Amino acid sequence: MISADQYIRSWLAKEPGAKATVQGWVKTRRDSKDVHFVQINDGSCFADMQVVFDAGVVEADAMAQVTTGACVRVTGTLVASPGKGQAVELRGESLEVVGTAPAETYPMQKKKVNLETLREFQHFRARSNTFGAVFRVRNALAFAIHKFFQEHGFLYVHTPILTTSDAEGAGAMFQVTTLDMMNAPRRVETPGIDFQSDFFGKPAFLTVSGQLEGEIFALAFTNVYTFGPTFRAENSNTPRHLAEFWMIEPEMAFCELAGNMKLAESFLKYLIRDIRANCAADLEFFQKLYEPGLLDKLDNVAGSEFAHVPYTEAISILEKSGKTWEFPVFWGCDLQSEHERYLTEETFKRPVIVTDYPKKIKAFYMRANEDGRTVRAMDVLAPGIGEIIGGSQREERHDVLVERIREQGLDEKHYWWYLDLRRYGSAPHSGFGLGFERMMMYVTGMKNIRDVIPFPRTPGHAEF
RNA sequence: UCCUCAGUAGCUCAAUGGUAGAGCAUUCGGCUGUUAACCGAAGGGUUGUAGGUUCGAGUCCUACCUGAGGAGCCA
Repeated sequence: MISADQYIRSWLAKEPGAKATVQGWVKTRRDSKDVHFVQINDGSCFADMQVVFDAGVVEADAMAQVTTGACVRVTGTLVASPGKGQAVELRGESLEVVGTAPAETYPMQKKKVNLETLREFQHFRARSNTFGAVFRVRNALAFAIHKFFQEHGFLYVHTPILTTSDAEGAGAMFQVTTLDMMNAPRRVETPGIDFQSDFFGKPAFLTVSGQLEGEIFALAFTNVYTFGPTFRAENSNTPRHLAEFWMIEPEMAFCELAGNMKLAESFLKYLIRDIRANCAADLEFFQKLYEPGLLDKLDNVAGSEFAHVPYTEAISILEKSGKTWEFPVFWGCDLQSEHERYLTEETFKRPVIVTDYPKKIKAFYMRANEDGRTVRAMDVLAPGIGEIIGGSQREERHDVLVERIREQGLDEKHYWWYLDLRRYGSAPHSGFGLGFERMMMYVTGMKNIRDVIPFPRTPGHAEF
């Protein structure tokens, strides 16, 4: 194992004169009569190490194996670079080809390759400029999320991935079973499979949200958050949906909607400021190749107050806009993509928090307002991506919650422990969910969610 | 799931219904420090699959496969 001070990132920050050994993968090689230039990347930073070999230092057979994708180890001396593009370079004294990458069959070329094509080579795409930058930012963003919550006194709780609660109501679920599907036991009285002999004695699924379990912990530890994988079996084929994705869900006791909104805003700003400070080279690359104006967009979000608008007011803004909508606007309608985009991109030109939605279009657990027709929900809409955060104040009153469960045609028996939380030591509490990959798309400018997760799972795709 | 568009060399892309091409990569040769180097030459194709129209189909038609975009669902 190499130590942190042996990364290319570290060598590039050193003064000329040091002896250095660099290990990594070859991006490209350029030859002239008397000298070879080999660019090596080890993933530690966007920049490559340029290694210069005088002709004859390395045997021709070995140099011939230094092709795009090959793994090499080089020892030499750091020198000031006479060329443009790098302050220091490595004057190569010896080279070892650790692993060859025969160029006749290696699928990557040193020039541009489509993101769609790279998706077919997920085992190699991490070596490209784009995905190197993506996954360094992903790492920094995940770390920043933990830093934010830990600095604010939140407890990190691991909510379960396997669940036997089929009543979470957030979309289609993947079922998990150990039964032999070709020979599953049947029920006696009614048609269907007898899950009593399944692993958990009942049907089990992959979680679609950690929120309900998060509430259990919030009503014991006050401020908590989850950050883990989430699964949706929806047949969604869009650049914004995955079957397996990561979600962040804070939950706070003694917190009403206003506090929830305040946290969401300071959270997003913290994340942006953090990666602006820690991923400068990668973000500049994204601005150059994927989203002109990316850095200004991020600075604008980090520096401006989010707009707040109640749903009812948002509807009247949309009605007065003079635009013709594909989906009609009326009080009670769900906001469509076109409506969300108009609000955040044209009306406010910055992130907008829409609050107090009609109770009919929101989940049963959201706290009812005094007007009898809206609930304390909030959606954070961001320019260019739409809804990035969805959250609410939770209904903490037992009787009201029971009524809401019945109203929506749900069976209160399934929610016995959730109702118990309101029966014993209930407290006002709030929380929200942030799709980690949605946030990644927003800060990198990548336009397809499949390109901001290491191994995307979508309908029909679970390779690697 | 619905709608639209696309599929040509390992990769990136050309080609009025009339002989399938270029750049990169590969092989060979050249070049005094390059920056996805440059210069010269060579090899590389069942044009996604199966049918159909036509004297003739990469090009037009049908079905299917694959991918992407838009919509819905949502994070």
